[in-house]
Amino acid sequence: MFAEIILSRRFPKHIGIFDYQIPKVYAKQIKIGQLVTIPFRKSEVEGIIIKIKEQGIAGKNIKEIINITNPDPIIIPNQILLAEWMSRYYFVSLGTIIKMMLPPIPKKIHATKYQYKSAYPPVISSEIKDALNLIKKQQAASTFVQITDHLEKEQFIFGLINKNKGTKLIIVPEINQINKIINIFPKAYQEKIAIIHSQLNKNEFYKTYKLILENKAELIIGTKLGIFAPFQNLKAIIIDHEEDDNHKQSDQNPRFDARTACQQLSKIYKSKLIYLSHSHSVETYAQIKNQEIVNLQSKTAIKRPVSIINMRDERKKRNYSVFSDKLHEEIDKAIANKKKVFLFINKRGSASSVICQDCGNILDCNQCQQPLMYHEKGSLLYCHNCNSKSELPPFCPKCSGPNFKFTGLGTQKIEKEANKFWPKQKIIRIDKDEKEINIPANYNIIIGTSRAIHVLDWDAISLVGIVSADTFLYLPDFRASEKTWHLMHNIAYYSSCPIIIQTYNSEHPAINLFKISDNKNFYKNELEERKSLKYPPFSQLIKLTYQNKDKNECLNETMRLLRILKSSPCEASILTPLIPFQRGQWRMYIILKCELSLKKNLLDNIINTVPDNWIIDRDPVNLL
DNA sequence: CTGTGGCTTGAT
DNA sequence: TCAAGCCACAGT
Repeated sequence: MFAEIILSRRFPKHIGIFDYQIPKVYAKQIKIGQLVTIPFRKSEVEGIIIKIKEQGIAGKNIKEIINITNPDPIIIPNQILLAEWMSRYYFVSLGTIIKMMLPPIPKKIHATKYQYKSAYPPVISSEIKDALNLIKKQQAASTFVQITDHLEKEQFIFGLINKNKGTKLIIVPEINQINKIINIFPKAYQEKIAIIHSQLNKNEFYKTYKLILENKAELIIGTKLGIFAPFQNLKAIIIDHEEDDNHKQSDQNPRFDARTACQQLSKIYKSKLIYLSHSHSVETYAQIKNQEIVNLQSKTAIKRPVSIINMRDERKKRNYSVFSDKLHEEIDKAIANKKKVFLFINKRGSASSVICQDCGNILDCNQCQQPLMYHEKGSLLYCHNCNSKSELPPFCPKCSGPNFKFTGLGTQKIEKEANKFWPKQKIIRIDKDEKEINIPANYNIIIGTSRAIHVLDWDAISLVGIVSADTFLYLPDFRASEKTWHLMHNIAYYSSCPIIIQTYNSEHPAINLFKISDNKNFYKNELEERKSLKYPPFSQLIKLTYQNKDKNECLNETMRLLRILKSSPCEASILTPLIPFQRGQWRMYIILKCELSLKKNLLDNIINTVPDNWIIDRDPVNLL
């Protein structure tokens, strides 16, 4: 007797399943899904039994299973189905996926008893009740729900979880979103909630995993890692903040998108799939058929006045400040009324570039040739591309001129300007530069990047100023417009106060259509543009990355593969020149654009020409 | 991908 | 003499 075994370990994409002999003593005890210890090269490792068969593969010296690590199966057949799909779709080995699924097994397993109390009676509005009934009636596997604010979402999730029997799964884009959802439920119910994310320690992860495996969790809340759990009786999958790119794992294999994986999960477990968002992603929206969208539009949702300020007009009026007259006035008013103001800017530092006033030279990174960012703190120049930092030179390296001009906006620049105008107010700044975030309660103005959006005490804020809505629009990415759209909706979702948007692109659809809440036309425009340029959802993209310490080697290898791919049925292109990457590495990217109709086996043939030392990212969320 | 063995280099 | 760093290699 032989067994097919997946090792819980990362392997190159073409190595998946290994054959081992089952010793006679174990013949009757071996089961699918069991964890066993096996000899592998010169060491002992753990693996999962996925098949039992009469014959092992020929021509190999097949070794024997050492022992059964755990007699009860630890992986269920549905998890194997998900792993097999993911392995095929994302071109990664099964071992890499099993490694993510499996809890690290603690040496001492101590049983924990869980006690349950009765559920809390739900209190929800009639609009939400209607929406829940509508969703129940819908035949389609997927439902799309548009949420206006966080109060509305809390009611909706509460109602949905309470009304449906069986196991429910909620996937959120970030760990700190998990607590926000747990707090919707009363203490008694919280004991039936299992939590999964990457920060759990071994014991916590193992406990949670067992709880789900034994069907003792009614609700599972987790980040993208949550999809790998051994669900029993899974009835509904909810993807919260569906538009958020954090649902995609981009930094290591498997580079999977939890949204795509959830579609597969819902097929495997025959469960309902619900997309929740304040502004659906364009690609998800493309799946929505008219009768399927559920727009809550409850009476409780708060309408926030939105004003758009064209900064070109301000410049014409000779207002060269970072604040428009209107924003300045409103901040004055808020301060007079002892109210708090949030100023949003999506860039760190104080200036986007440093220009020599004598020769016009823009200071750039001597490694990457990218413009350097100036950070007020310590007068340092940062390269946001390769993370190098240097001191601001006293003279221009080109013409030795001593006069620098700082242009562009950043959080530090806004902070400096705000301090100039409102010197008596307490002004604080939140951005990625700060490791720990402690917000004092007595501030007047808070300045922050998107990092701040999630940690802010929104109830205290009475005015939001988006100092520049344009930072995303200039990104060389076909999703630039969409990212701007989501950003503004995200701010609107949390806030319940007036929003002032400053922009040089007041006619841009992402800004213009946001103000008048014309969702239909935004998606229509965006989809038309994607269609004409053959971008997703009208094509599929695969990003290939090559890294090497040698600049020429990096370029040569990229060109070699590009030539091969040019003769494939996909469109292969290079978007950027060589980019210096961390620790002296050089990087290049090839973007493959494929027809949706491309057959899987043809795609496999193409990917087989990509060597193992390339990074393969299917459906990338960022092109760079 | 990743742990291993073999080889080189540099510090003790 | 040994640790550390680099490289090539192969997995049932």
